[in-house]
Amino acid sequence: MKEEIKKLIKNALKNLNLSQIEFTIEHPTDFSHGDYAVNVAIVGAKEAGKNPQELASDIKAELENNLPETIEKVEIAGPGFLNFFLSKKFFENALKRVVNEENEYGKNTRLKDQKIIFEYTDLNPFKSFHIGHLMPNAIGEALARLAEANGAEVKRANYQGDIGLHVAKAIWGMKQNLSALPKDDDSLTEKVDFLGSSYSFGASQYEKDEEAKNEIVEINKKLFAKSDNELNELYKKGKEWSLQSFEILYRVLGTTFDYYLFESETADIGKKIVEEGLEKGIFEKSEEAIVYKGEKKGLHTRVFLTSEGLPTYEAKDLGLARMKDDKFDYDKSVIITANEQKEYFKVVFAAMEEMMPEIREKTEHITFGLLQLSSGKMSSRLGNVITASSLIADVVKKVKEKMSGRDFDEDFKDLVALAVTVGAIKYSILKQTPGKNIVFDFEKSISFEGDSGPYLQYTHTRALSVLEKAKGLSLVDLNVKQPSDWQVTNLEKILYQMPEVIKDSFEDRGPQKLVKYLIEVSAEFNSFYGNQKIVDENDEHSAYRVVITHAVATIIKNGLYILGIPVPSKM
RNA sequence: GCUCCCGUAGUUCAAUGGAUAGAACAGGGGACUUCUAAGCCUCUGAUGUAGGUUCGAUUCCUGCCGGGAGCACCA
Repeated sequence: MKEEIKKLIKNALKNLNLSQIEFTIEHPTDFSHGDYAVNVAIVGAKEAGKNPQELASDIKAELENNLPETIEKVEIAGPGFLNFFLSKKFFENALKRVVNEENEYGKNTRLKDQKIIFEYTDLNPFKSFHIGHLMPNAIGEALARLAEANGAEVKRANYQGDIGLHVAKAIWGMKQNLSALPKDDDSLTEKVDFLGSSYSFGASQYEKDEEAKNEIVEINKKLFAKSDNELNELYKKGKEWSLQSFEILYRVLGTTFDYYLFESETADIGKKIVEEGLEKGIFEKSEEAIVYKGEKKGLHTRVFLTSEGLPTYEAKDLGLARMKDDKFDYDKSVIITANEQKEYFKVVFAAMEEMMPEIREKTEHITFGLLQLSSGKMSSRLGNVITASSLIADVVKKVKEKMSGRDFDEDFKDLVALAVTVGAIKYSILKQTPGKNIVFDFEKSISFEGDSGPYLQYTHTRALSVLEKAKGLSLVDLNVKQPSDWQVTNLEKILYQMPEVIKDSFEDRGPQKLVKYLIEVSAEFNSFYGNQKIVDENDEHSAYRVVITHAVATIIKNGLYILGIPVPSKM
């Protein structure tokens, strides 16, 4: 529709010999200003040598020569906006479209030849999966699904730091407490807790105790060389436990990765790239380390190979880029990390630009904000973390209390409680612009009311329940015609916008746009629901209201899916 | 010190340079007891500060104030 209006205006401008004017089309915030507002007369006033009102009425006259049946009228308002009001016919067709497309509604094929790889979550084995990691997972998954909804072929990659000093710290910690090493048949929770405390002990001793530090550095070298069997054994166990526990959470959160990439694999490739670059003069030797001088591009210097000859994270990231390109010949690679790595990536990209410009060109870095506890900074190094699984358990408990009145059997209740929990947590992350910090407070951040995930889920189940009732009374006819005396509702005035939202939400890398849209649809529906009885045998408008309800359910369901939020059938 | 990000109701968040700055929570008031009250209706309440650009600035530019992050062998 937007395109159609654009065309109409361009035609009108052409007839007025003003075709060079640029303009924007948007939805006014207030329905009284119509369904689409165009600023062409304001922007073009100067060029046309007329005041905005005059120009607006000229354009309006031009438009009215040839108005399609989807547009009811055009009005001039405010400082010279042209407001387009869509016709009842348009809304009837739009509703039909939702109902016909069902699960496909909202999607498009704009990116159908695009292959995009998303890298997110990036957990480090041996460290815990804490609530901070929920951010990249929620955002990355939503962006990946948005890309799919725009027609792209998507792969999901998880890049994990399975080698390096942090691992050595954890292994050192494990060694100090071998008697407590969990056995194979111990629970995964015990194993993971053991790793967590080993890591934080190792990390703290590394800073406090010179001797421990030396031992850890030594372990790090041996791990790289795989030269010590005892260490290799501990490493193998620890890594396996970590990955197992992560996998359980991915499943709960709804992410399935296509690639698991490890630093232990990218290290050699990265090192080779840096060595090549050194010969070409792109990297330089400085104090025995190999560095990239970012200063030549207004950035700072970073070390790519240590004086010991070991590749740093920087070098590994170069190796990773090449590796991803080899695995999946992508058109775009999107990396999602914390915003504290913004400057870091600028330097890595600058080096990449010189070493492999074709890859740099198709790589994009998106950041998410820090999740800070109201009680202070959280770090697995200090051990004061809230793990993702403990948060989930706490929220599940709260949800179940809320569900105590429901007459569901226990298994189903568990299922629903988990879905609502994941919905509440993910929503609290997705509702805001990625990149900004979140101050996390359990009571305030996890909400079940109002602007929340459960509100959307609840609205959906409520719509289903209305449809259920309608079905019982045989009042469901999805092909029913719009009643002749039908007054178009506010709800219908937003239902048709979903495809535009899906497009914008991905283009702007902003899942919060889709979130906001779904909230608007839900709020309008709840209002609609409260205003009148939807299903009413004695009301000839009832059948049409049922179709609208069906469309609402479809939109929320599809929208939640794209956000990566589960959709319970009852709650 | 240098670089980057952020300052919006009491609180947590929205707002491609557009019309009267939206929600939610908290607080005040209310309705129905009918399809799920995790709901609905209603009221109160905000752009850190000083300039600039613009027909129009929360949005762009500059200074100041306040908060956060990054800046050499960690990831």
